[in-house]
Amino acid sequence: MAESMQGLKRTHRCGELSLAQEGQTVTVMGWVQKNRNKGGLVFVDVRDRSGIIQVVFEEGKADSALIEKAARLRAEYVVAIVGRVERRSGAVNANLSTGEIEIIPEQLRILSESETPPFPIEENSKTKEEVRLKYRYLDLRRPDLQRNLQMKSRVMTLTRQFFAEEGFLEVETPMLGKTTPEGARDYLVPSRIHPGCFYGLPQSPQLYKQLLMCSGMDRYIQIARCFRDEDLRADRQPEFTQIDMELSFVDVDDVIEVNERYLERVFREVLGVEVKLPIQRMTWQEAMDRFGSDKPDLRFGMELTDVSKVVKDCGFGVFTGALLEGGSVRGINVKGQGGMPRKKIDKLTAFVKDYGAKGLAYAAIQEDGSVKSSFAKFMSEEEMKALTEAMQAEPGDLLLFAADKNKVVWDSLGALRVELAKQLDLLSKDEFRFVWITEFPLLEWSEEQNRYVAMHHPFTMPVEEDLPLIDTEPGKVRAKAYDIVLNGNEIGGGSVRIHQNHIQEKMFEVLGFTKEQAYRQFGFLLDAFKYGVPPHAGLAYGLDRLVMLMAGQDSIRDVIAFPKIKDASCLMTEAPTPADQKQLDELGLLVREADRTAEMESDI
RNA sequence: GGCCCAGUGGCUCAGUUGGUUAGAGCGCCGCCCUGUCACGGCGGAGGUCGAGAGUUCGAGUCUCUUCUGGGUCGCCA
Repeated sequence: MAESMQGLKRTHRCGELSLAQEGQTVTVMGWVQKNRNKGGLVFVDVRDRSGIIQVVFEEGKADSALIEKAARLRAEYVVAIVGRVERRSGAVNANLSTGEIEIIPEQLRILSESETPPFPIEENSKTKEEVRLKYRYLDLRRPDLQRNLQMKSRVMTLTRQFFAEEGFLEVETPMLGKTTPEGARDYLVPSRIHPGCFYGLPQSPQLYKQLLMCSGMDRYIQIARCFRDEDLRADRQPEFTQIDMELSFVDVDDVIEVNERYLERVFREVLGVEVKLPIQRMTWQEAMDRFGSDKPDLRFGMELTDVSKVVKDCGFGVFTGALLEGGSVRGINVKGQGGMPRKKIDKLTAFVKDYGAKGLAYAAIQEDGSVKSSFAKFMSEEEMKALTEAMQAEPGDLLLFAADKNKVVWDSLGALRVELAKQLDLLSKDEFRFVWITEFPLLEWSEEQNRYVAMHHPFTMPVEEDLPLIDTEPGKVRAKAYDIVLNGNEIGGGSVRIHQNHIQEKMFEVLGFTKEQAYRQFGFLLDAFKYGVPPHAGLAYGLDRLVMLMAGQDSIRDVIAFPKIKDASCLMTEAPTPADQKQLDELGLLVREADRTAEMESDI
């Protein structure tokens, strides 16, 4: 039966106790981790978010009623213990921070009993995520998730502190905003007062923060919840948190400079990791050419080599064909993997097919210098020699080639490079390699929409010297956009924004917007820009992704208290659920007849 | 929308070419145990093998459908 805590006040968290409290009477409250009953001697481990303390109920030192009560304790009971901290009379437990001490209790209260939990509350749980997420409140008791959320809290606190010291204002922006069809799919919120009208939940506070610059806020920061109704991934949730900022009267270098100091401080104070400044910078073009990715993982090499020139006249039709169609032939050298079995290479071939590649050509350099290759028969010995030399191949190496349009070659080899690094165990979670990727293309051709779309967003400033190209070769115009990449993950991105009307109008023109369309969607911003707009630029981090990497986790769900699963539903609350007819009626919404029938059946 | 992986007591798993009554560890319940800390000892309960259909004398095992969860491509300005 549950007892009251009246008259008791917690003096310490379990893990805060040490020999410093020896002899003191303390009160701790927490969950029973483990009850080890030796018969007349009962050890109870009590856990809270700080750690575990051992309480010893011993005949002679505690009365028999107290020992009997202790013997009744089961896992996850909530207890209050009043007792004296003593140096352990038994062996020290080196695995516990409180391993040198124990509590000799005077009082035990059972504040709450517990059913046997559906899975053990322990670190490194092997329990399926499906079960853990259904009982997320129990899952969150586990030390690893406790540490992750504590780390996230620490990062958020430091973020606010740092940017406040740098003169940033924290300003909130609306969750109920205007829906913007450009970009990610919005979550819509129906309006009761305006039937048939909808708010859009923010994908990011982008337009508001630019307006705040127009308002003279000068430097803005917000830890902002954002929503995107797109499919989920291990590192993508439909609602997530951005560290969002915008600065006036700045250019690229100013944004980068303050953010480098920010990252340095967070990594030093949270992880004790020194980030070497300045952080390396790389243009988008260089990143693609060397790593086949705009978020290269620099913890290992295996860079791409463009061998188009070497193979342009060779006899292998796959190579020359790709070149004739304006593509390229590139390869990676997998050092020391020349002995990779054919089956494994076939798996890699299947792997790159997901990225649009039609195949993977390989050449394994044998120890005697001869070459075992899928395409040797199409090439002369001289051609093969030139190719292996271009790849700087040595005996024992495995060369893998892709030939296709540039995008396909980059995507497949870029992904293959990372996949091989995983397989060969080249990636350490304790190493943190940052890189700024700069000078992204301004525009990207969309096959689907048959027009250019903004790679970043339509307010991104082009590089001035590229402006003359915007009519003739829009694909070649670079943007003043930058991403901050950590170990192959985009943890943040931003740009300098357009603040001159004529450039903004040009941009809309290239994107195929009429003036009317542009005004309908973004009129409030364009209007604001008529009244004196400072040059401004900004950046936003994905907080969850950043903390995920800092905590060495593979899934963003491990740093979010109540995450959604793959289909964007919540296993614990079962959201989303159908709304009552009454709510729908008030909103003037119709529900599909099939759904209504299904709902009625489930009510019965 | 496509592709891949997994689903067997509360948890994690094993289960051979289809063949008697589906096993183990942990947990749980009971008894014992005074220095344990992955406590120990003895005993016990607990499973329509995710669901449905099919093939077969016989299905946890083979086939099809479907559900659930994970990864990924598309998508994510």
